[in-house]
Amino acid sequence: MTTKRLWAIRPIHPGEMLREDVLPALGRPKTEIARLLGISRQTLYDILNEKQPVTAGMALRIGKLCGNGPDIWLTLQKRYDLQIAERDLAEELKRIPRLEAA
Amino acid sequence: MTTKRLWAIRPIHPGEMLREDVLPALGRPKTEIARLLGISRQTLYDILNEKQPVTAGMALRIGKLCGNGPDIWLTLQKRYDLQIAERDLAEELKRIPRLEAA
DNA sequence: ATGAGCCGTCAGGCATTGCTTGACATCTGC
DNA sequence: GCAGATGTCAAGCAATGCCTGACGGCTCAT
Repeated sequence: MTTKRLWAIRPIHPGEMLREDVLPALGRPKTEIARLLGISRQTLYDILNEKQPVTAGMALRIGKLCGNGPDIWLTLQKRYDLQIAERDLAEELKRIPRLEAA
Repeated sequence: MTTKRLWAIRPIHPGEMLREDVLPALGRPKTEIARLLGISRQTLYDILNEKQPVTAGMALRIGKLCGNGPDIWLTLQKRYDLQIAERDLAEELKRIPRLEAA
Protein backbone atom coordinates (compact mmCIF):
# COMPACT_ATOMS: atom_id res chain seq x y z
CA MET A 1 0.00 0.00 0.00
CA THR A 2 2.33 2.70 -1.22
CA THR A 3 -0.23 5.08 -2.66
CA LYS A 4 -3.31 6.63 -1.22
CA ARG A 5 -6.52 5.42 -2.70
CA LEU A 6 -8.14 7.72 -5.16
CA TRP A 7 -11.18 8.43 -3.02
CA ALA A 8 -8.83 9.62 -0.31
CA ILE A 9 -7.64 12.39 -2.60
CA ARG A 10 -10.55 13.33 -4.80
CA PRO A 11 -13.95 13.28 -3.10
CA ILE A 12 -16.21 11.10 -5.20
CA HIS A 13 -19.96 11.40 -5.39
CA PRO A 14 -21.49 7.99 -4.61
CA GLY A 15 -23.41 8.26 -7.85
CA GLU A 16 -20.16 8.14 -9.77
CA MET A 17 -19.11 4.87 -8.22
CA LEU A 18 -22.55 3.43 -8.71
CA ARG A 19 -22.63 4.50 -12.34
CA GLU A 20 -19.06 3.64 -13.28
CA ASP A 21 -18.35 0.50 -11.33
CA VAL A 22 -21.19 -1.11 -9.45
CA LEU A 23 -24.10 -1.08 -11.86
CA PRO A 24 -22.00 -2.22 -14.81
CA ALA A 25 -20.77 -5.13 -12.69
CA LEU A 26 -24.32 -6.14 -11.86
CA GLY A 27 -25.26 -5.96 -15.51
CA ARG A 28 -28.97 -5.39 -15.10
CA PRO A 29 -31.23 -2.75 -16.63
CA LYS A 30 -31.45 0.38 -14.50
CA THR A 31 -35.20 0.16 -14.62
CA GLU A 32 -35.01 -3.13 -12.78
CA ILE A 33 -32.45 -1.83 -10.30
CA ALA A 34 -34.77 1.02 -9.33
CA ARG A 35 -37.65 -1.39 -8.87
CA LEU A 36 -35.57 -3.71 -6.72
CA LEU A 37 -34.34 -0.82 -4.60
CA GLY A 38 -37.94 0.22 -4.04
CA ILE A 39 -37.36 3.75 -5.36
CA SER A 40 -38.51 5.61 -8.43
CA ARG A 41 -36.59 5.38 -11.68
CA GLN A 42 -36.20 9.14 -11.58
CA THR A 43 -34.56 9.13 -8.17
CA LEU A 44 -32.04 6.54 -9.31
CA TYR A 45 -31.13 8.66 -12.32
CA ASP A 46 -30.78 11.74 -10.14
CA ILE A 47 -28.29 9.92 -7.95
CA LEU A 48 -26.38 8.59 -10.95
CA ASN A 49 -26.22 12.12 -12.34
CA GLU A 50 -24.98 13.34 -8.95
CA LYS A 51 -27.96 15.59 -8.53
CA GLN A 52 -29.18 13.94 -5.38
CA PRO A 53 -27.21 12.73 -2.38
CA VAL A 54 -27.23 9.22 -1.02
CA THR A 55 -29.20 9.57 2.18
CA ALA A 56 -28.99 7.09 5.06
CA GLY A 57 -32.03 5.28 3.72
CA MET A 58 -30.61 5.09 0.22
CA ALA A 59 -27.30 3.82 1.56
CA LEU A 60 -29.14 1.00 3.30
CA ARG A 61 -31.04 0.10 0.15
CA ILE A 62 -28.02 0.14 -2.13
CA GLY A 63 -25.86 -1.56 0.47
CA LYS A 64 -28.36 -4.37 0.77
CA LEU A 65 -28.77 -4.85 -2.97
CA CYS A 66 -25.03 -4.93 -3.59
CA GLY A 67 -24.21 -6.84 -0.45
CA ASN A 68 -21.51 -4.45 0.71
CA GLY A 69 -23.43 -2.67 3.41
CA PRO A 70 -24.36 0.99 3.75
CA ASP A 71 -21.10 2.38 5.12
CA ILE A 72 -19.17 2.89 1.88
CA TRP A 73 -21.99 4.88 0.36
CA LEU A 74 -22.59 7.09 3.33
CA THR A 75 -18.89 7.71 3.86
CA LEU A 76 -18.42 8.78 0.26
CA GLN A 77 -21.40 11.09 0.57
CA LYS A 78 -20.09 12.58 3.80
CA ARG A 79 -16.73 13.40 2.24
CA TYR A 80 -18.46 14.92 -0.74
CA ASP A 81 -20.80 17.04 1.38
CA LEU A 82 -17.89 18.29 3.46
CA GLN A 83 -16.02 19.47 0.41
CA ILE A 84 -19.02 21.34 -0.95
CA ALA A 85 -19.80 22.95 2.39
CA GLU A 86 -16.18 23.88 2.90
CA ARG A 87 -16.24 25.75 -0.39
CA ASP A 88 -19.57 27.46 0.25
CA LEU A 89 -18.80 28.52 3.81
CA ALA A 90 -15.20 29.56 3.30
CA GLU A 91 -15.83 33.22 4.12
CA GLU A 92 -18.14 32.43 6.99
CA LEU A 93 -15.67 30.02 8.57
CA LYS A 94 -12.88 32.56 8.65
CA ARG A 95 -14.90 34.55 11.16
CA ILE A 96 -15.18 31.67 13.63
CA PRO A 97 -12.43 31.75 16.26
CA ARG A 98 -10.97 28.77 18.04
CA LEU A 99 -11.95 28.58 21.69
CA GLU A 100 -9.74 27.05 24.33
CA ALA A 101 -11.17 24.91 27.10
CA ALA A 102 -11.67 26.91 30.29
CA MET B 1 -7.51 -1.18 23.77
CA THR B 2 -9.50 -4.08 25.19
CA THR B 3 -12.97 -2.56 25.02
CA LYS B 4 -14.87 -0.90 22.28
CA ARG B 5 -15.50 2.75 22.80
CA LEU B 6 -18.95 3.68 23.88
CA TRP B 7 -19.82 5.48 20.68
CA ALA B 8 -19.03 2.29 18.82
CA ILE B 9 -21.84 0.53 20.64
CA ARG B 10 -24.52 3.11 21.27
CA PRO B 11 -25.03 5.62 18.49
CA ILE B 12 -24.79 9.05 20.01
CA HIS B 13 -26.42 12.15 18.66
CA PRO B 14 -23.76 14.84 18.23
CA GLY B 15 -25.94 17.14 20.30
CA GLU B 16 -25.44 14.90 23.29
CA MET B 17 -21.67 15.13 23.11
CA LEU B 18 -21.86 18.87 22.58
CA ARG B 19 -24.21 19.33 25.50
CA GLU B 20 -22.59 16.90 27.94
CA ASP B 21 -18.91 17.30 27.24
CA VAL B 22 -17.82 19.98 24.86
CA LEU B 23 -19.80 23.05 25.87
CA PRO B 24 -19.25 22.52 29.59
CA ALA B 25 -15.51 22.28 28.89
CA LEU B 26 -15.57 25.59 27.03
CA GLY B 27 -17.49 27.20 29.87
CA ARG B 28 -19.13 30.00 27.92
CA PRO B 29 -22.74 31.09 27.75
CA LYS B 30 -24.66 29.31 25.00
CA THR B 31 -25.84 32.62 23.68
CA GLU B 32 -22.26 33.54 22.94
CA ILE B 33 -21.50 30.14 21.42
CA ALA B 34 -24.35 30.55 18.95
CA ARG B 35 -23.14 34.00 18.01
CA LEU B 36 -19.59 32.78 17.49
CA LEU B 37 -20.80 29.87 15.37
CA GLY B 38 -22.73 32.32 13.23
CA ILE B 39 -26.02 30.51 13.74
CA SER B 40 -29.23 31.39 15.54
CA ARG B 41 -29.61 30.66 19.22
CA GLN B 42 -32.64 28.55 18.39
CA THR B 43 -30.71 26.30 16.03
CA LEU B 44 -28.08 25.65 18.66
CA TYR B 45 -30.73 24.64 21.17
CA ASP B 46 -32.37 22.36 18.61
CA ILE B 47 -29.09 20.55 18.08
CA LEU B 48 -28.46 20.29 21.82
CA ASN B 49 -31.94 18.85 22.24
CA GLU B 50 -31.23 16.40 19.42
CA LYS B 51 -34.03 17.79 17.33
CA GLN B 52 -31.81 18.82 14.46
CA PRO B 53 -28.93 16.98 12.86
CA VAL B 54 -25.42 18.28 12.51
CA THR B 55 -25.17 19.03 8.80
CA ALA B 56 -21.87 19.28 6.94
CA GLY B 57 -21.93 23.03 7.39
CA MET B 58 -22.61 22.77 11.10
CA ALA B 59 -19.85 20.21 11.50
CA LEU B 60 -17.41 22.66 9.94
CA ARG B 61 -18.55 25.47 12.22
CA ILE B 62 -18.41 23.43 15.40
CA GLY B 63 -15.20 21.74 14.36
CA LYS B 64 -13.57 25.11 13.83
CA LEU B 65 -14.75 26.60 17.10
CA CYS B 66 -13.63 23.59 19.12
CA GLY B 67 -10.48 23.00 17.12
CA ASN B 68 -11.13 19.32 16.56
CA GLY B 69 -12.26 19.47 12.96
CA PRO B 70 -15.58 18.48 11.39
CA ASP B 71 -15.07 14.72 11.11
CA ILE B 72 -16.08 13.64 14.59
CA TRP B 73 -19.36 15.46 14.36
CA LEU B 74 -20.28 14.24 10.95
CA THR B 75 -19.31 10.68 11.77
CA LEU B 76 -21.45 10.67 14.88
CA GLN B 77 -24.33 12.06 12.89
CA LYS B 78 -23.89 9.47 10.15
CA ARG B 79 -24.04 6.60 12.63
CA TYR B 80 -27.09 8.12 14.25
CA ASP B 81 -28.89 8.60 10.94
CA LEU B 82 -28.12 5.04 9.92
CA GLN B 83 -29.65 3.65 13.06
CA ILE B 84 -32.82 5.67 12.65
CA ALA B 85 -33.19 4.77 8.98
CA GLU B 86 -32.51 1.12 9.74
CA ARG B 87 -35.40 1.14 12.16
CA ASP B 88 -37.76 3.03 9.86
CA LEU B 89 -37.00 1.00 6.76
CA ALA B 90 -36.86 -2.42 8.38
CA GLU B 91 -39.85 -3.79 6.48
CA GLU B 92 -38.85 -2.18 3.22
CA LEU B 93 -35.33 -3.56 3.40
CA LYS B 94 -36.50 -7.12 3.79
CA ARG B 95 -37.92 -6.95 0.29
CA ILE B 96 -34.60 -5.99 -1.30
CA PRO B 97 -32.68 -9.01 -2.57
CA ARG B 98 -28.94 -9.33 -2.85
CA LEU B 99 -27.68 -9.29 -6.42
CA GLU B 100 -24.55 -11.11 -7.53
CA ALA B 101 -22.18 -9.58 -10.04
CA ALA B 102 -22.82 -10.86 -13.55
C1' DA C 1 -43.98 -3.07 -38.89
C1' DT C 2 -45.95 -3.37 -34.40
C1' DG C 3 -45.37 -3.83 -29.93
C1' DA C 4 -42.63 -4.37 -25.41
C1' DG C 5 -39.08 -2.81 -22.80
C1' DC C 6 -35.02 0.01 -21.75
C1' DC C 7 -33.01 4.61 -22.10
C1' DG C 8 -32.33 9.47 -20.62
C1' DT C 9 -34.55 13.63 -19.52
C1' DC C 10 -38.05 17.32 -18.39
C1' DA C 11 -42.01 19.34 -15.70
C1' DG C 12 -44.68 19.61 -11.82
C1' DG C 13 -46.11 18.47 -7.31
C1' DC C 14 -45.79 17.58 -2.38
C1' DA C 15 -44.29 16.77 2.36
C1' DT C 16 -40.30 17.42 5.13
C1' DT C 17 -36.23 19.62 6.57
C1' DG C 18 -32.86 23.25 8.13
C1' DC C 19 -32.62 27.48 9.66
C1' DT C 20 -34.46 32.01 10.69
C1' DT C 21 -36.87 35.83 13.56
C1' DG C 22 -39.51 37.35 17.34
C1' DA C 23 -41.58 36.74 21.58
C1' DC C 24 -42.33 34.92 26.28
C1' DA C 25 -41.42 33.78 31.32
C1' DT C 26 -37.88 32.69 34.52
C1' DC C 27 -33.51 33.25 36.82
C1' DT C 28 -28.98 35.52 38.25
C1' DG C 29 -25.73 39.17 39.47
C1' DC C 30 -24.05 43.95 39.39
C1' DG D 1 -34.05 47.23 38.86
C1' DC D 2 -31.91 46.29 34.91
C1' DA D 3 -28.80 43.57 31.63
C1' DG D 4 -27.91 39.39 30.08
C1' DA D 5 -28.41 34.28 30.21
C1' DT D 6 -31.73 30.48 29.98
C1' DG D 7 -35.04 27.35 27.85
C1' DT D 8 -39.05 27.02 25.00
C1' DC D 9 -42.86 28.14 21.65
C1' DA D 10 -44.93 29.75 17.12
C1' DA D 11 -44.57 31.05 12.51
C1' DG D 12 -42.34 31.56 8.21
C1' DC D 13 -39.47 30.48 4.33
C1' DA D 14 -36.41 28.53 0.93
C1' DA D 15 -34.44 24.30 -0.21
C1' DT D 16 -34.42 19.35 -0.26
C1' DG D 17 -35.77 14.43 -1.24
C1' DC D 18 -38.69 11.82 -3.49
C1' DC D 19 -42.69 11.01 -6.35
C1' DT D 20 -45.73 10.67 -10.78
C1' DG D 21 -46.50 11.25 -15.57
C1' DA D 22 -44.99 12.12 -19.94
C1' DC D 23 -41.86 12.58 -23.89
C1' DG D 24 -38.95 10.80 -28.08
C1' DG D 25 -35.52 7.66 -29.45
C1' DC D 26 -33.42 3.12 -29.56
C1' DT D 27 -33.41 -2.07 -29.88
C1' DC D 28 -35.20 -6.44 -30.43
C1' DA D 29 -38.60 -10.15 -31.02
C1' DT D 30 -42.66 -11.50 -32.92
